[in-house]
Amino acid sequence: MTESLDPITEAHRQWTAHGWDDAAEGMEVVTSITRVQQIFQAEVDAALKPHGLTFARFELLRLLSFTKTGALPLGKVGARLQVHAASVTSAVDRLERDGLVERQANPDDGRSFLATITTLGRKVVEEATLDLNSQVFEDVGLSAKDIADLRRVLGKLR
Amino acid sequence: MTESLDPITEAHRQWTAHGWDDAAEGMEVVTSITRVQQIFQAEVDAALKPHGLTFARFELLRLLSFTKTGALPLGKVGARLQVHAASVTSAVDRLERDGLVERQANPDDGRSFLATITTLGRKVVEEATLDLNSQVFEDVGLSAKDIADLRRVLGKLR
DNA sequence: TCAATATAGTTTGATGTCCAAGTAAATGAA
DNA sequence: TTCATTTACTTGGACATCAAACTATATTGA
Repeated sequence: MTESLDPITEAHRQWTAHGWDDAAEGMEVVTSITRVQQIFQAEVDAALKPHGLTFARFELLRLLSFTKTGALPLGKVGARLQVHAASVTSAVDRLERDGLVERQANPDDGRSFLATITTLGRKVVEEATLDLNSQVFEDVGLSAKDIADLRRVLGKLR
Repeated sequence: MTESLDPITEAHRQWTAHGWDDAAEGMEVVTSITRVQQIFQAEVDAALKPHGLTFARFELLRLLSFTKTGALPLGKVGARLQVHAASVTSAVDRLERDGLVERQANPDDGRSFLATITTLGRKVVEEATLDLNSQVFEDVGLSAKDIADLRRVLGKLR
């Protein structure tokens, strides 16, 4: 018995047992968030898979679909989604391959490209959003108070 | 002016504007956790980089160093760290290449290998832990109450 | 005992992330 | 105007994750 009930509780115990008391709570915070993120990631990916999307590509499509013209310079996309330019290049490559997005020259800047969502892209992202909402977002298993607390605390971290 | 103050707040606004009210909070929870995880991941990676480790490899070494014998079957490692067998294979390959871990036949099961931490591996993980503690874990920027709330809420999610 | 099934790891392929280096175009100072 | 610098994006390399197929070894049931 007592065989590591919960890996994270166990890690906390180890940290204090080694005298790293000042870091034990921070370690637990970081590890817990990492685990929860992994769980959500898996759920989200499962909901998006039938639509041929990953969360990275979904976020990009979702972002474009919310803009007035359905287009944004790749640099803006990276800034909004907080990912590196190389990741945007990669995501747009695949979305373009699947016909969900097109690259267009940016009339305002010769170095830049606009990622433009296609009609098919709009259709796919709408359908994917419905599934994502019903399968993941509509019930994350938290009370209103939990969500309020989480919003407050996570807000301090970003 | 009104130009997306915070991407997550903005996303929440978009969700309700599209009538997905029931999913807006869940979406915000998932997105917030993803962002915070990205931030921590970057800090953790930065602290570990001078030691030639990634978080995945650090966790594996840390796990082995906490065991009695410094060894665990690869399958156990995957179960503890909640990662796929292929990820364990990959991590152990690199750790072995760097001399931090060794694969040994499992005397109890001919199909299995034990990952055993080396003397160098122990040295590296101890040093890395000190840096990780001082640079990331010792100050995550949350009050005791914040941490308590976070622990409570995240506990419900995993 | 033997065939069917399950388990432990590895391999391969697709995706994604970051970093560093490279290319092309825009900007800015002299 | 001109040349150095900055910016926007792409490329290639290293790493990590998941899924599916494959090998070898255990286990089980008839």
